[in-house]
Amino acid sequence: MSKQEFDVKHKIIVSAKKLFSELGYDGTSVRKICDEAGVSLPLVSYHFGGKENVFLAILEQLSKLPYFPETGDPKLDLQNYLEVYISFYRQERELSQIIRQELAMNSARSDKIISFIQATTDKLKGILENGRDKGVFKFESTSNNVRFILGCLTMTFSKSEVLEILIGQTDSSNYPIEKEVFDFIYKAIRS
Amino acid sequence: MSKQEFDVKHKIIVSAKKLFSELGYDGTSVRKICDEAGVSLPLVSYHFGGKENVFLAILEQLSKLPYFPETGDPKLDLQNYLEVYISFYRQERELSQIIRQELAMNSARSDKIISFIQATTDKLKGILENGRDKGVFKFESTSNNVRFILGCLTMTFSKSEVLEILIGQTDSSNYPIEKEVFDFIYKAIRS
DNA sequence: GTCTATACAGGGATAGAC
DNA sequence: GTCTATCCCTGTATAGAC
Repeated sequence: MSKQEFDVKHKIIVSAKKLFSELGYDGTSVRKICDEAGVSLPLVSYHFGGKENVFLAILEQLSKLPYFPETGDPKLDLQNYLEVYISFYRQERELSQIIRQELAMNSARSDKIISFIQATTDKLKGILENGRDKGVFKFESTSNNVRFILGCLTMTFSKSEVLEILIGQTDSSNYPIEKEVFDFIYKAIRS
Repeated sequence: MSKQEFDVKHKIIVSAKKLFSELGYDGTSVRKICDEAGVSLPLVSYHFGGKENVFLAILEQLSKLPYFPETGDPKLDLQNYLEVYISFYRQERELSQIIRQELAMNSARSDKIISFIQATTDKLKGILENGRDKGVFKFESTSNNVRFILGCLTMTFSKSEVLEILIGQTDSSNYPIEKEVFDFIYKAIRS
Protein backbone atom coordinates (compact mmCIF):
# COMPACT_ATOMS: atom_id res chain seq x y z
CA MET A 1 0.00 0.00 0.00
CA SER A 2 1.56 3.28 -1.16
CA LYS A 3 1.85 6.35 1.00
CA GLN A 4 -0.80 8.15 -1.02
CA GLU A 5 -3.19 5.24 -0.93
CA PHE A 6 -2.74 5.04 2.82
CA ASP A 7 -3.56 8.72 3.14
CA VAL A 8 -6.82 8.39 1.24
CA LYS A 9 -7.93 5.33 3.20
CA HIS A 10 -6.95 7.07 6.41
CA LYS A 11 -8.83 10.24 5.50
CA ILE A 12 -11.94 8.22 4.71
CA ILE A 13 -11.73 6.35 8.01
CA VAL A 14 -11.30 9.52 10.02
CA SER A 15 -14.18 11.31 8.31
CA ALA A 16 -16.46 8.31 8.47
CA LYS A 17 -15.76 7.82 12.16
CA LYS A 18 -16.63 11.43 12.87
CA LEU A 19 -19.85 11.30 10.87
CA PHE A 20 -20.98 7.90 12.12
CA SER A 21 -20.60 9.12 15.69
CA GLU A 22 -22.61 12.26 14.98
CA LEU A 23 -25.27 11.04 12.59
CA GLY A 24 -25.38 7.29 13.09
CA TYR A 25 -24.76 4.66 10.45
CA ASP A 26 -28.01 5.16 8.55
CA GLY A 27 -27.76 8.93 8.81
CA THR A 28 -24.30 8.98 7.26
CA SER A 29 -24.15 8.73 3.48
CA VAL A 30 -21.09 7.77 1.50
CA ARG A 31 -21.36 11.15 -0.20
CA LYS A 32 -21.10 12.96 3.13
CA ILE A 33 -18.08 10.87 4.08
CA CYS A 34 -16.32 11.72 0.84
CA ASP A 35 -17.16 15.42 1.08
CA GLU A 36 -15.81 15.51 4.62
CA ALA A 37 -12.67 13.66 3.52
CA GLY A 38 -12.25 15.80 0.43
CA VAL A 39 -12.11 12.80 -1.91
CA SER A 40 -14.39 11.63 -4.66
CA LEU A 41 -17.30 9.27 -4.24
CA PRO A 42 -16.01 6.07 -5.87
CA LEU A 43 -12.97 5.87 -3.65
CA VAL A 44 -14.95 4.32 -0.85
CA SER A 45 -15.97 1.43 -3.08
CA TYR A 46 -12.51 1.21 -4.57
CA HIS A 47 -10.60 1.04 -1.32
CA PHE A 48 -13.08 -0.61 1.00
CA GLY A 49 -15.67 -2.25 -1.22
CA GLY A 50 -18.59 -0.34 0.27
CA LYS A 51 -19.91 1.62 3.22
CA GLU A 52 -20.35 -1.43 5.43
CA ASN A 53 -16.66 -2.25 5.19
CA VAL A 54 -15.66 1.26 6.16
CA PHE A 55 -17.66 0.73 9.30
CA LEU A 56 -15.97 -2.59 9.96
CA ALA A 57 -12.56 -1.04 9.43
CA ILE A 58 -13.39 1.49 12.15
CA LEU A 59 -14.48 -1.30 14.48
CA GLU A 60 -11.09 -2.94 14.00
CA GLN A 61 -9.74 -0.28 16.35
CA LEU A 62 -11.56 -2.14 19.10
CA SER A 63 -8.98 -4.89 18.82
CA LYS A 64 -6.62 -2.44 20.52
CA LEU A 65 -8.67 -2.64 23.69
CA PRO A 66 -6.08 -2.61 26.46
CA TYR A 67 -5.19 -5.68 28.45
CA PHE A 68 -4.32 -5.69 32.12
CA PRO A 69 -3.31 -8.49 34.46
CA GLU A 70 -5.68 -9.53 37.22
CA THR A 71 -4.36 -9.58 40.76
CA GLY A 72 -7.12 -11.67 42.32
CA ASP A 73 -7.98 -8.86 44.72
CA PRO A 74 -11.57 -7.97 43.79
CA LYS A 75 -11.50 -4.30 44.73
CA LEU A 76 -8.18 -3.69 43.03
CA ASP A 77 -9.20 -5.62 39.94
CA LEU A 78 -12.43 -3.67 39.68
CA GLN A 79 -10.54 -0.42 40.09
CA ASN A 80 -8.04 -1.37 37.40
CA TYR A 81 -10.78 -2.55 35.11
CA LEU A 82 -12.71 0.68 35.32
CA GLU A 83 -9.60 2.83 35.03
CA VAL A 84 -8.19 1.07 31.99
CA TYR A 85 -11.38 0.87 30.01
CA ILE A 86 -12.67 4.30 30.93
CA SER A 87 -9.44 5.89 29.81
CA PHE A 88 -9.56 3.92 26.57
CA TYR A 89 -13.08 5.06 25.78
CA ARG A 90 -12.39 8.61 26.85
CA GLN A 91 -9.60 8.75 24.33
CA GLU A 92 -11.91 7.14 21.77
CA ARG A 93 -14.98 9.30 22.20
CA GLU A 94 -16.23 8.82 18.68
CA LEU A 95 -15.79 5.08 18.81
CA SER A 96 -17.61 4.80 22.12
CA GLN A 97 -20.41 6.92 20.75
CA ILE A 98 -20.72 4.63 17.73
CA ILE A 99 -20.83 1.54 19.93
CA ARG A 100 -23.46 3.11 22.14
CA GLN A 101 -25.62 3.90 19.13
CA GLU A 102 -25.25 0.53 17.50
CA LEU A 103 -25.98 -1.44 20.65
CA ALA A 104 -28.99 0.75 21.32
CA MET A 105 -30.22 -0.01 17.81
CA ASN A 106 -29.69 -3.76 17.96
CA SER A 107 -28.33 -3.23 14.48
CA ALA A 108 -27.08 -5.98 12.21
CA ARG A 109 -23.60 -4.64 12.88
CA SER A 110 -23.95 -5.26 16.60
CA ASP A 111 -22.78 -8.85 16.25
CA LYS A 112 -19.42 -7.64 15.07
CA ILE A 113 -19.17 -5.23 17.98
CA ILE A 114 -20.02 -7.98 20.42
CA SER A 115 -17.26 -10.21 19.11
CA PHE A 116 -14.81 -7.45 19.98
CA ILE A 117 -16.08 -6.53 23.43
CA GLN A 118 -17.29 -9.90 24.67
CA ALA A 119 -13.98 -10.69 26.35
CA THR A 120 -14.07 -7.37 28.15
CA THR A 121 -17.54 -8.02 29.49
CA ASP A 122 -16.63 -11.54 30.54
CA LYS A 123 -13.67 -10.16 32.45
CA LEU A 124 -15.97 -7.86 34.42
CA LYS A 125 -18.23 -10.81 35.13
CA GLY A 126 -15.25 -12.78 36.41
CA ILE A 127 -14.18 -9.97 38.71
CA LEU A 128 -17.68 -9.68 40.16
CA GLU A 129 -18.00 -13.39 40.77
CA ASN A 130 -14.55 -13.69 42.27
CA GLY A 131 -15.44 -10.84 44.63
CA ARG A 132 -18.67 -12.47 45.63
CA ASP A 133 -16.95 -15.81 46.26
CA LYS A 134 -14.45 -14.10 48.51
CA GLY A 135 -17.18 -12.28 50.41
CA VAL A 136 -15.97 -8.84 49.32
CA PHE A 137 -18.91 -8.17 47.02
CA LYS A 138 -22.58 -8.85 47.65
CA PHE A 139 -25.34 -8.98 45.04
CA GLU A 140 -27.97 -11.33 43.68
CA SER A 141 -27.56 -11.71 39.93
CA THR A 142 -24.20 -11.32 38.24
CA SER A 143 -25.63 -10.50 34.84
CA ASN A 144 -27.99 -7.88 36.26
CA ASN A 145 -25.11 -6.17 38.00
CA VAL A 146 -22.99 -6.31 34.87
CA ARG A 147 -25.88 -4.55 33.14
CA PHE A 148 -26.02 -1.84 35.79
CA ILE A 149 -22.28 -1.28 35.69
CA LEU A 150 -22.20 -1.08 31.91
CA GLY A 151 -25.09 1.35 32.14
CA CYS A 152 -23.12 3.59 34.48
CA LEU A 153 -20.07 3.42 32.25
CA THR A 154 -22.05 4.15 29.11
CA MET A 155 -23.35 7.32 30.68
CA THR A 156 -19.88 8.23 31.88
CA PHE A 157 -18.32 8.13 28.42
CA SER A 158 -21.21 9.63 26.62
CA LYS A 159 -20.41 12.97 25.03
CA SER A 160 -24.04 13.61 24.23
CA GLU A 161 -25.08 17.25 24.25
CA VAL A 162 -28.61 16.06 24.68
CA LEU A 163 -27.77 14.47 28.01
CA GLU A 164 -26.10 17.66 29.13
CA ILE A 165 -29.28 19.55 28.48
CA LEU A 166 -31.30 16.92 30.27
CA ILE A 167 -29.07 16.35 33.27
CA GLY A 168 -26.93 19.46 33.41
CA GLN A 169 -23.20 19.96 33.38
CA THR A 170 -21.09 18.13 35.91
CA ASP A 171 -21.03 20.43 38.92
CA SER A 172 -17.79 19.54 40.73
CA SER A 173 -15.09 19.65 38.11
CA ASN A 174 -12.32 19.05 40.61
CA TYR A 175 -13.65 15.60 41.41
CA PRO A 176 -13.15 13.58 38.24
CA ILE A 177 -16.03 11.49 36.94
CA GLU A 178 -13.68 8.49 36.60
CA LYS A 179 -13.23 8.53 40.34
CA GLU A 180 -16.87 9.12 41.07
CA VAL A 181 -18.10 6.27 38.89
CA PHE A 182 -15.81 3.93 40.79
CA ASP A 183 -17.13 5.21 44.11
CA PHE A 184 -20.67 4.65 42.89
CA ILE A 185 -20.11 1.15 41.57
CA TYR A 186 -17.91 -0.06 44.39
CA LYS A 187 -20.32 1.09 47.07
CA ALA A 188 -23.17 -0.51 45.15
CA ILE A 189 -21.72 -4.01 45.13
CA ARG A 190 -19.53 -4.30 48.20
CA SER A 191 -20.62 -6.36 51.17
CA MET B 1 -62.80 11.88 13.87
CA SER B 2 -64.82 8.88 12.71
CA LYS B 3 -64.43 5.39 14.12
CA GLN B 4 -62.84 4.18 10.92
CA GLU B 5 -60.44 7.08 10.71
CA PHE B 6 -59.42 6.44 14.29
CA ASP B 7 -58.74 2.82 13.48
CA VAL B 8 -56.41 3.68 10.62
CA LYS B 9 -54.52 6.28 12.62
CA HIS B 10 -54.30 3.85 15.48
CA LYS B 11 -53.03 1.03 13.30
CA ILE B 12 -50.37 3.30 11.84
CA ILE B 13 -49.23 4.40 15.28
CA VAL B 14 -49.02 0.84 16.59
CA SER B 15 -47.08 -0.40 13.57
CA ALA B 16 -44.76 2.58 13.50
CA LYS B 17 -44.00 2.21 17.19
CA LYS B 18 -43.10 -1.43 16.74
CA LEU B 19 -40.86 -0.74 13.75
CA PHE B 20 -39.19 2.36 15.17
CA SER B 21 -38.26 0.37 18.27
CA GLU B 22 -36.81 -2.45 16.19
CA LEU B 23 -35.18 -0.64 13.30
CA GLY B 24 -34.72 2.91 14.51
CA TYR B 25 -36.16 6.03 12.94
CA ASP B 26 -33.91 6.09 9.90
CA GLY B 27 -34.20 2.35 9.40
CA THR B 28 -37.99 2.48 9.32
CA SER B 29 -39.56 3.52 6.03
CA VAL B 30 -43.09 4.74 5.59
CA ARG B 31 -43.59 1.79 3.25
CA LYS B 32 -42.70 -0.66 5.98
CA ILE B 33 -45.04 1.08 8.40
CA CYS B 34 -47.93 0.88 5.96
CA ASP B 35 -47.24 -2.75 5.07
CA GLU B 36 -47.16 -3.64 8.74
CA ALA B 37 -50.37 -1.74 9.33
CA GLY B 38 -52.04 -3.17 6.24
CA VAL B 39 -52.91 0.25 4.83
CA SER B 40 -51.78 2.05 1.74
CA LEU B 41 -48.82 4.37 1.54
CA PRO B 42 -50.45 7.79 1.21
CA LEU B 43 -52.44 7.42 4.40
CA VAL B 44 -49.48 8.41 6.51
CA SER B 45 -49.23 11.73 4.74
CA TYR B 46 -52.99 12.14 4.73
CA HIS B 47 -53.52 11.55 8.43
CA PHE B 48 -50.28 12.75 9.94
CA GLY B 49 -48.62 14.91 7.32
CA GLY B 50 -45.46 12.82 7.17
CA LYS B 51 -43.25 10.33 8.93
CA GLU B 52 -41.87 12.86 11.40
CA ASN B 53 -45.33 13.59 12.74
CA VAL B 54 -46.06 9.90 13.24
CA PHE B 55 -43.01 9.82 15.44
CA LEU B 56 -44.16 12.86 17.39
CA ALA B 57 -47.60 11.32 17.85
CA ILE B 58 -45.91 8.31 19.45
CA LEU B 59 -43.92 10.55 21.74
CA GLU B 60 -47.15 12.10 22.95
CA GLN B 61 -47.64 8.95 25.00
CA LEU B 62 -44.83 10.22 27.19
CA SER B 63 -47.19 12.85 28.53
CA LYS B 64 -48.85 9.98 30.41
CA LEU B 65 -45.75 9.57 32.55
CA PRO B 66 -47.11 8.79 36.00
CA TYR B 67 -47.04 11.29 38.81
CA PHE B 68 -46.46 10.44 42.43
CA PRO B 69 -46.39 12.56 45.57
CA GLU B 70 -43.10 13.07 47.38
CA THR B 71 -42.99 12.25 51.07
CA GLY B 72 -39.75 14.06 51.90
CA ASP B 73 -38.18 10.81 53.09
CA PRO B 74 -35.25 10.31 50.69
CA LYS B 75 -35.12 6.52 50.72
CA LEU B 76 -38.86 6.17 50.31
CA ASP B 77 -39.00 8.80 47.59
CA LEU B 78 -36.19 7.10 45.70
CA GLN B 79 -37.94 3.77 46.05
CA ASN B 80 -41.23 5.19 44.79
CA TYR B 81 -39.50 6.99 41.98
CA LEU B 82 -37.78 3.88 40.70
CA GLU B 83 -40.86 1.73 41.13
CA VAL B 84 -43.23 4.05 39.34
CA TYR B 85 -41.01 4.83 36.40
CA ILE B 86 -39.64 1.35 35.97
CA SER B 87 -43.11 -0.09 35.84
CA PHE B 88 -44.13 2.56 33.33
CA TYR B 89 -41.23 1.79 31.03
CA ARG B 90 -41.61 -1.95 31.47
CA GLN B 91 -45.15 -1.62 30.21
CA GLU B 92 -43.91 0.61 27.43
CA ARG B 93 -41.00 -1.46 26.18
CA GLU B 94 -41.16 -0.17 22.66
CA LEU B 95 -41.35 3.43 23.75
CA SER B 96 -38.40 3.06 26.10
CA GLN B 97 -36.41 1.42 23.35
CA ILE B 98 -37.18 4.32 21.02
CA ILE B 99 -36.10 6.85 23.63
CA ARG B 100 -32.91 4.95 24.27
CA GLN B 101 -32.09 4.95 20.58
CA GLU B 102 -32.90 8.58 19.98
CA LEU B 103 -30.95 9.83 22.98
CA ALA B 104 -27.99 7.67 21.93
CA MET B 105 -28.16 9.27 18.48
CA ASN B 106 -28.44 12.85 19.65
CA SER B 107 -31.03 13.05 16.94
CA ALA B 108 -32.93 16.16 15.96
CA ARG B 109 -35.95 14.55 17.60
CA SER B 110 -34.19 14.37 20.97
CA ASP B 111 -35.23 17.89 21.88
CA LYS B 112 -38.85 16.83 21.82
CA ILE B 113 -38.08 13.82 24.01
CA ILE B 114 -36.26 16.00 26.49
CA SER B 115 -39.20 18.33 26.85
CA PHE B 116 -41.27 15.33 27.94
CA ILE B 117 -38.85 13.74 30.38
CA GLN B 118 -37.09 16.79 31.78
CA ALA B 119 -39.48 17.03 34.72
CA THR B 120 -38.87 13.39 35.56
CA THR B 121 -35.12 13.87 35.61
CA ASP B 122 -35.41 17.02 37.68
CA LYS B 123 -37.48 15.12 40.20
CA LEU B 124 -34.73 12.54 40.59
CA LYS B 125 -32.23 15.34 41.03
CA GLY B 126 -34.41 16.83 43.74
CA ILE B 127 -34.66 13.53 45.58
CA LEU B 128 -30.90 13.07 45.51
CA GLU B 129 -30.20 16.57 46.77
CA ASN B 130 -32.80 16.34 49.49
CA GLY B 131 -31.22 13.08 50.63
CA ARG B 132 -27.78 14.59 50.68
CA ASP B 133 -28.98 17.62 52.64
CA LYS B 134 -30.51 15.32 55.23
CA GLY B 135 -27.37 13.24 55.47
CA VAL B 136 -29.04 10.10 54.18
CA PHE B 137 -27.23 10.09 50.84
CA LYS B 138 -23.58 10.77 50.19
CA PHE B 139 -22.00 11.62 46.84
CA GLU B 140 -19.98 14.34 45.15
CA SER B 141 -21.76 15.53 42.03
CA THR B 142 -25.52 15.40 41.69
CA SER B 143 -25.51 15.43 37.91
CA ASN B 144 -22.91 12.68 37.71
CA ASN B 145 -25.00 10.48 39.97
CA VAL B 146 -28.14 11.22 38.00
CA ARG B 147 -26.18 10.05 34.94
CA PHE B 148 -25.19 6.82 36.66
CA ILE B 149 -28.70 6.12 37.85
CA LEU B 150 -30.21 6.79 34.45
CA GLY B 151 -27.56 4.49 33.00
CA CYS B 152 -28.59 1.69 35.35
CA LEU B 153 -32.26 2.23 34.54
CA THR B 154 -31.64 2.31 30.81
CA MET B 155 -29.98 -1.06 31.00
CA THR B 156 -32.78 -2.37 33.20
CA PHE B 157 -35.53 -1.55 30.70
CA SER B 158 -33.60 -2.50 27.66
CA LYS B 159 -35.08 -5.44 25.82
CA SER B 160 -32.08 -5.71 23.54
CA GLU B 161 -31.27 -9.21 22.35
CA VAL B 162 -27.79 -7.99 21.67
CA LEU B 163 -27.24 -7.23 25.33
CA GLU B 164 -28.50 -10.66 26.25
CA ILE B 165 -25.87 -12.22 24.04
CA LEU B 166 -23.22 -9.95 25.48
CA ILE B 167 -24.12 -10.17 29.14
CA GLY B 168 -26.18 -13.32 29.35
CA GLN B 169 -29.65 -14.01 30.65
CA THR B 170 -30.59 -12.90 34.10
CA ASP B 171 -29.61 -15.81 36.31
CA SER B 172 -31.88 -15.50 39.35
CA SER B 173 -35.38 -15.13 38.01
CA ASN B 174 -36.98 -15.22 41.44
CA TYR B 175 -35.29 -11.98 42.44
CA PRO B 176 -36.85 -9.33 40.22
CA ILE B 177 -34.59 -6.87 38.45
CA GLU B 178 -36.75 -3.98 39.71
CA LYS B 179 -35.76 -4.90 43.24
CA GLU B 180 -32.15 -5.45 42.37
CA VAL B 181 -31.70 -2.13 40.60
CA PHE B 182 -33.01 -0.38 43.69
CA ASP B 183 -30.58 -2.33 45.88
CA PHE B 184 -27.74 -1.35 43.58
CA ILE B 185 -28.59 2.34 43.40
CA TYR B 186 -29.52 2.77 47.04
CA LYS B 187 -26.33 1.14 48.26
CA ALA B 188 -24.34 3.27 45.84
CA ILE B 189 -25.53 6.62 47.15
CA ARG B 190 -26.39 6.08 50.81
CA SER B 191 -24.17 7.49 53.53
C1' DG C 1 -61.09 8.46 3.22
C1' DT C 2 -58.67 5.34 0.57
C1' DC C 3 -56.60 3.61 -3.28
C1' DT C 4 -53.07 3.18 -7.76
C1' DA C 5 -49.74 5.40 -10.12
C1' DT C 6 -46.11 8.48 -10.20
C1' DA C 7 -42.93 12.34 -9.25
C1' DC C 8 -38.64 13.50 -7.54
C1' DA C 9 -34.78 13.57 -4.24
C1' DG C 10 -31.28 10.91 -2.29
C1' DG C 11 -29.09 6.55 -1.36
C1' DG C 12 -24.97 3.10 -2.86
C1' DA C 13 -22.34 1.31 -6.42
C1' DT C 14 -20.01 1.26 -10.98
C1' DA C 15 -18.33 2.26 -16.09
C1' DG C 16 -15.02 4.25 -18.33
C1' DA C 17 -11.87 8.21 -19.24
C1' DC C 18 -7.58 9.90 -17.55
C1' DG D 1 -5.48 5.47 -8.20
C1' DT D 2 -8.66 8.95 -9.01
C1' DC D 3 -11.98 11.36 -11.28
C1' DT D 4 -16.91 12.57 -13.83
C1' DA D 5 -21.00 10.86 -15.24
C1' DT D 6 -24.46 7.67 -14.67
C1' DC D 7 -27.23 3.58 -13.21
C1' DC D 8 -30.62 1.68 -10.45
C1' DC D 9 -32.89 1.31 -6.11
C1' DT D 10 -35.46 3.03 -2.32
C1' DG D 11 -36.94 6.95 0.23
C1' DT D 12 -41.07 10.44 0.96
C1' DA D 13 -44.75 12.85 -0.75
C1' DT D 14 -48.51 13.83 -3.91
C1' DA D 15 -52.01 13.81 -8.06
C1' DG D 16 -56.00 12.15 -9.30
C1' DA D 17 -59.46 8.30 -9.75
C1' DC D 18 -62.94 6.15 -6.97
